[in-house]
Amino acid sequence: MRGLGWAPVHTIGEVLRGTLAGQHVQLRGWLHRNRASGQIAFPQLRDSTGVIQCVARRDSLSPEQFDAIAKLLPESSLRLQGMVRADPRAPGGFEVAVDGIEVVAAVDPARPFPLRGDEGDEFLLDNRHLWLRSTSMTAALKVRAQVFRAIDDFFAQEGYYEVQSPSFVSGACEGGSTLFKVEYGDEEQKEVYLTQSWQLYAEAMVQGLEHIYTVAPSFRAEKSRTRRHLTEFWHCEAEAAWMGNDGIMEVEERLIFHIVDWCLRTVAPELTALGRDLGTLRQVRLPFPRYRYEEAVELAASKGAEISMGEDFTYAVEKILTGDLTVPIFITHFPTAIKPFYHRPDPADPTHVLCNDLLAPSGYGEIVGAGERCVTLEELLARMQKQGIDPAPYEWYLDLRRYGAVPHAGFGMGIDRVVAWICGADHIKNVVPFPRMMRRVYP
RNA sequence: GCCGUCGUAGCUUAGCGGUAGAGCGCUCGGCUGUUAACCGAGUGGUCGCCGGUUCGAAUCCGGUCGACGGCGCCA
Repeated sequence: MRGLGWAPVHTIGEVLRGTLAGQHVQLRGWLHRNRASGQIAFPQLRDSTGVIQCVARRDSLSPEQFDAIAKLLPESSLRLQGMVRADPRAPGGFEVAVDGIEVVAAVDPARPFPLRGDEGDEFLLDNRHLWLRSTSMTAALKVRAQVFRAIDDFFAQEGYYEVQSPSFVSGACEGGSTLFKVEYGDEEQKEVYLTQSWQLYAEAMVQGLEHIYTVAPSFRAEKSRTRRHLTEFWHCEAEAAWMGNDGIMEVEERLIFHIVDWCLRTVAPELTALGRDLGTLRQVRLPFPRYRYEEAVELAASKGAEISMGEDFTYAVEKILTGDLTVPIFITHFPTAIKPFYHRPDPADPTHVLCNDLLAPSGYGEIVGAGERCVTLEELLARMQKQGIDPAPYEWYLDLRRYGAVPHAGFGMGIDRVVAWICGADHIKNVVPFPRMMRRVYP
């Protein structure tokens, strides 16, 4: 550049912070928008930290360089350098007066970048690989990254071991119709399934490590077409020995609080950019309200929901129950009949199980499902028999009860749903880079 | 699986029985401070597919495929 070499590389975020005013910097990124007239051009440059307006004048560049920048199409990559200066006319308050550019890869005018942001859902999903560079997607993915980091930070602090469980599983553990079958190529084991939960494996590992967690994908073949379902979702699951339903609820709410607090401290600008009201999010405080199943049914009914005792909560009821809330709520002690076999019946009232669901506010749905597990072999077999489940494939699971099983509890949290709630997203797919849904596996 | 809505240029869409229109994009030209820049010209569509009704179908009817949204179920 004018024989002086390139200036030191900086990020756009650093420039927008204002401390570089008056300095000569090099920026690298993608052309976000471009406006040009015969003598002056305003290329907006984007990198992972932000977007900044640059000013290119014909008299500050060689004719070749000016023409190159003036004709460059959006999403071309380039590096440029120039003087940083404050200017009230620039969006963001700072701009770069360009004195040198190098086009890295120019977009072909025969195939201009197809996205601007006002396209329809289908088109944006078909072009997901390109839409991911939009400011809204990158903001959501930055929040998502911090949620994952907060989870690891929380469990490290709590002394939990991270453990990995298999994704290929042999048995249908709950609701066989929602399992994905996979060809497995062995004569004796031709078919296996993709995991829906690590839980049964966790119950084995917890007898050795006592406090464990995992962050892994789970798969559900439900034909769900809703704003909160994916066929492949990220599951944060934890299991703890010597812990009951009350104890695990405290872990759940502290985890959720930690995640929210962490996000408020690390990605507040991104949340604001996504339109999230931070004041509402700041209202998340411990402890979360707890309702026994019957109380929750009555509360929902008093708000006008149609539900009768003994029924499970439908989404329509959940929406009424949580629509006017700003914090998550627990529902505990569900009727035994409507919960899976591994939940432990309450010794004080065996018609209910020691379990809890955590519902996110504003209709984001159930974000955590949890409970205390059956401890004795007799209890477990009785529950399986009552639900018509063949114990044969669960022999190893039953074994766990034969060798010193201790009281234990665990939970599964839908990370994508948590991110969707924190971001205030309209749809869970808006916070997942390549969402997998029943009718969408491309790109 | 069920219910709903929708498939017209690269995108967003108008037209809803009589030879297919616009905005954006892209190309060319103009413009020395633009903010979804502007001005002028150009480019671009066998109206998802199959069949039926009709003198005539993007338009009406039947089917089919696809997409999106919602429900049941779940995290």
